[in-house]
Amino acid sequence: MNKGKQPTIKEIAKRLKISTSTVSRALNDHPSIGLITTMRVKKLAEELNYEPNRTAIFFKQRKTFTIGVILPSLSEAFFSAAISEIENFANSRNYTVILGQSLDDPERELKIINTMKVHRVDGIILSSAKNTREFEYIEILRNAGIPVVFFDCVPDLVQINAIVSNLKTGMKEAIDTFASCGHRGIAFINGPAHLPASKEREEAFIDALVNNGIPLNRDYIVYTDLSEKGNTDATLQLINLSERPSAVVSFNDYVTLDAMNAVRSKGLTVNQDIFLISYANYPIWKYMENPPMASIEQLPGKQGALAAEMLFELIDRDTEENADDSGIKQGRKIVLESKLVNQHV
Amino acid sequence: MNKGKQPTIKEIAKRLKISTSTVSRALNDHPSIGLITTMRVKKLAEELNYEPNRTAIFFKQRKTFTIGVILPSLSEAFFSAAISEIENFANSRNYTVILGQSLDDPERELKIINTMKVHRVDGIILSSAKNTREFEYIEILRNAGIPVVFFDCVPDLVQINAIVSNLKTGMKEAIDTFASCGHRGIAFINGPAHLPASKEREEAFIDALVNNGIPLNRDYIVYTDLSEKGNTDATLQLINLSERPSAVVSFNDYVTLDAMNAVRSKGLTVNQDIFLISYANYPIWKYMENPPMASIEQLPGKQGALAAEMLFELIDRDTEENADDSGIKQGRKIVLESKLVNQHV
DNA sequence: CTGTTAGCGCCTTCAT
DNA sequence: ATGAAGGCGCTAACAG
Repeated sequence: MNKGKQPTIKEIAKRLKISTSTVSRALNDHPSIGLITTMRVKKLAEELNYEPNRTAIFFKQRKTFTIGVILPSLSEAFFSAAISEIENFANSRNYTVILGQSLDDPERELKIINTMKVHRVDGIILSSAKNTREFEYIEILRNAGIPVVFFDCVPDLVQINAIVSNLKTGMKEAIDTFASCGHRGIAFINGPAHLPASKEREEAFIDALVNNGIPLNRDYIVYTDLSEKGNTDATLQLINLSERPSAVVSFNDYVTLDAMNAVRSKGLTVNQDIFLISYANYPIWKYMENPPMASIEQLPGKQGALAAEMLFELIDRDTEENADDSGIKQGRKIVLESKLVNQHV
Repeated sequence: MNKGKQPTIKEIAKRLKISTSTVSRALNDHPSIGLITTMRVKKLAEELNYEPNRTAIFFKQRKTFTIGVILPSLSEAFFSAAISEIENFANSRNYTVILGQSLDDPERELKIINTMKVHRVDGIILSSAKNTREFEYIEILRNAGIPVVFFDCVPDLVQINAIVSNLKTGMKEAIDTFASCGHRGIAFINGPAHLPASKEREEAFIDALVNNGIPLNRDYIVYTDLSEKGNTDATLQLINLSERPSAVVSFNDYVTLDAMNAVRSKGLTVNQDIFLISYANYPIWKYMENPPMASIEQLPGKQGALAAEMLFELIDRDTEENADDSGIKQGRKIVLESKLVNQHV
């Protein structure tokens, strides 16, 4: 009937023969408004099916009650787990989440960030694209006054807020496990060398080997750009060595999937000729006949929740417009331990 | 430095000693503004790093240039493919996409719809939660003047816009394939009986059997609520029959995943004791040693693109506020064929 | 071609 | 306890 004609406080004011300010205050439970007036206003609002026009409020308050979440991929199990927790947290604060997927493309990532900036999101949670090397957008967002919290893929910079995973603990557990099963030929398929996450993994790998008294063989560390071909090539590189390793840690479960195909293509058998452990728990394993030995869990849900919590602290601080916007609010990092999870024994 | 103080057209107007309307028009390439003025305005805007305050524009124009997309799950391959195409389409129109996942929970779904309504999205693309039986939200959105396009999981109603998949073509191909391989014991694991998608599949299943001269065995049609347990139980029901079927079509690839585990748990071998075909192509198959025989592709990307196209037509029509908002714009449906895709032979 | 004016819906001083 | 008035940033009649 009344097509699209949403009632406004003006309408309510007119009908009740009072002023719009009174209506506004009544609706917001302002203490200075009489109980009877407040009730009358609320009753009519209910009847008319009144709903405040948020766009007007956003405009007025310079806030959108919206946060942006930018991830390389929405479909990876790791990220969907993080998304769920972020959404839960945001919803509890009556915030809406805008999602964006960079597909690991820096250009796309920048475009998404600009869109979010234009839409005036109140804050951003960001897992950077794997291929991003330039982080000008940090400056852009800082200028726009939009707080950012990184997680998972975090640029190697000091002045940023982030939830970071301690990749070393998990790696140590993985190598210890392999060693205690008698493996001596332990190899590592690492990700792109420029990633902080790769550097940290590699350090941990070497440390753990030393710790177990296993000499480091440089040929046992190979790299992939995380593409299917890269993963396959890296695996074949290991398989084709004269002294083929019997155990392999890889950058993540997706690398392992391709590695398993490569292993099979060479007539070898997983969990017999070669044992595998990788980062990030990928639930599809339970449907595989011959899954990897274990995964190193990185608690994406927890990381997401922590990132959201940190972001809202920053947003709240901004809102309270504390005069001291000096350096205090920059550069906090929370570290989470990674942990080995058995899949198969 | 100038922390947060975004320049406005007012600022530009003042500096250039012209009126704000001129600035506004110049910025929007209004033809009636002199070339020189336009240039001067644009130059200064550039220098000041001016960016229009969208929240003000949204407010003024009663539009948010935002569409909502609500799906049961963001991580299912089917939906992520659809999302990508929807995003592409929306971006080309300078629209932002707000994603929401219902997790097949009607309550969550309703909440998301309300959030989107409050945020005044200009339109919604919706794949309904599997468990939703009440569609009051259609009325709510209609009253709010927000156009909706359904796809994938479409309520069985006349007055809605939707992209629907013709599930029959794929089913026919699947049964034909089984039959031509000599299978006579062909069973079907269907989804919840209340879903239109289940009814259509079942009809097609029966038709296709008849067509191949295979008598229908009622025991060969079982149902699952799509939970892991439901899928497993349904599969075991078939396996435990005195005359175990040799071929099974199932509701979708996720059902098949659980079915495969059930098959193995009984000591049977996929692609030997039992052959499988299911709806929706799930890319992880390529990592399985023993994937199902085939999948029935439903072209999620194409469905998404078509849904977006249809939605924008509705949005544009609303904007042009054609007086004849009679029934014309209600109830259009576009049908897409489903198609068998060989996985393994 | 350009300026003036008004207003979108809401909130918020400042009066009363 | 309530009203009147002004303004957020931008657009769009309506004048010149």
